[in-house]
Amino acid sequence: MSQNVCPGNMCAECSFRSSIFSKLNNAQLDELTASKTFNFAKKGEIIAKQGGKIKGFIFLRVGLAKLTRVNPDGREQIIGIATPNDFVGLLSIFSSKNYQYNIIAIEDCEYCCVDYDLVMNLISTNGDFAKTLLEKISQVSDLMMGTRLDLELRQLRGRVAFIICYFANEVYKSTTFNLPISRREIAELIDMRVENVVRILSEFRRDNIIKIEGTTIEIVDQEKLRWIKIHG
Amino acid sequence: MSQNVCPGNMCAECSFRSSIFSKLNNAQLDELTASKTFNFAKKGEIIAKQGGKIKGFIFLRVGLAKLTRVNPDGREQIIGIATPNDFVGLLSIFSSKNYQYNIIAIEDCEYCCVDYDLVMNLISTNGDFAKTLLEKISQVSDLMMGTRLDLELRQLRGRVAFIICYFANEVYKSTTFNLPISRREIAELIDMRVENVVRILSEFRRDNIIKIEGTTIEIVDQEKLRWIKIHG
DNA sequence: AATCAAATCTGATAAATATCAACATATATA
DNA sequence: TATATATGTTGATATTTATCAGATTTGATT
Repeated sequence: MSQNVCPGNMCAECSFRSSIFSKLNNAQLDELTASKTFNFAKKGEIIAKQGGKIKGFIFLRVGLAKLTRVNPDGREQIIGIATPNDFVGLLSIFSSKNYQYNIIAIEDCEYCCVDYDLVMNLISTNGDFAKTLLEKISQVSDLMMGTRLDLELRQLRGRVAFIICYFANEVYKSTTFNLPISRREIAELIDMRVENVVRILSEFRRDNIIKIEGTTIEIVDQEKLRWIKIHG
Repeated sequence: MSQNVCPGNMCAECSFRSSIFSKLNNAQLDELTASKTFNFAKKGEIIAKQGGKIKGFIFLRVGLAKLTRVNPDGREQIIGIATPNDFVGLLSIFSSKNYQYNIIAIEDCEYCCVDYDLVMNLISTNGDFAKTLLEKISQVSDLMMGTRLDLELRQLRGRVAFIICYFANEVYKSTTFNLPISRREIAELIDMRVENVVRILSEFRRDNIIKIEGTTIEIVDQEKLRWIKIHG
């Protein structure tokens, strides 16, 4: 599903304007408006495919997407979750002609795709834009690396607590939220087995740390959850 | 230990010229030559400190350095090894005023330090330079992330095999080499306990996969080691 | 409504890893 | 040289995690 018009249609008024495109002049913004496409992806739909040719820069406007890869053994691994206003696929876009990861919608998504050559041209001709882009890339990859490093030395309970806090604090900014991914996907995201994800979630519920109602999760004991996240 | 002269003294003739600084013109190269400092760090010496103010861009010319961080629990973690011609500290330099990691020499090192403002200025004024830098950053962080992801889903034997292969193939390009880091550091690098590192190395020796003589390691059975690296 | 497939869940057990203790060996320091 | 201190090593044991098996629930499709 894809179409060429975005609400407002002007990149100058887009929320990305203030972050990544703040250093473009009016002419450059017009170029951007003319070249970009505005797209939809339903939950489960693939936005970009690992190994596929990079066509452009993908900016997520609405919804959530997961970044995944199939590792050499054929096991699927989720690298991270992209949230609105994220510049998705940042990590590999300058080092390869092909996507290193899959980008898959886990909620209905709206995203923009900006032509690759146009951005490259902007980098060459607008140094301040290049600088902003460098900062943003650095931020995103730094954050991702930090998250992976944090996760690596936690054990299972700590990892599950971490991911619950992540969705509550970073994504939904609420102690009650709809878990957008399955138990299997949680397992793939924090490197554990489905059975153990289930087990530990049940454990948290039994200990009155969280409530689970269908896909809804409510954090009841924030203190205890944070403690487990750090020490568990 | 630090001094201002580098062998040849001209950045135009430096090995980094061909990678990162290939797009600078002569005037810009002269600026670079004038502003950079050339430094030594003995084994064990700290080149940059986590939390410390970023003064410049660090380029490793000779030797090996480890990138480490102290995680919130106070446990030391090694993120990666920097090899000659690496642009060290890439990940955080554009997203923070402070180093996110320690950079510590694990062999005697020679490195250049290029003034932060100078590089920032070059980015603004030379789009092609900015593009090259983006590519390099993307490459390095992509590689690092890939390595961490690979490591995460291996178990201990596979991780130890991985790190031996890494030093043999990527760093020393020889099946015999002096292990530059201690057992403890290996443990910190691949997220395991010292005892298990020792145990598995002994196991590999007992199974005639490697020979260990002091700090020297020789890979005897490359086939078997690679198998363990992938399937172990 | 009936049926199938996938996801969720629980318990029992096996395998992997961490911890603890003890000692040997090297390396630095007084 | 003697002494302390970190590193390396091995075995026994406890803890954590994965695996296997089976049951229940959920959701989609006919």
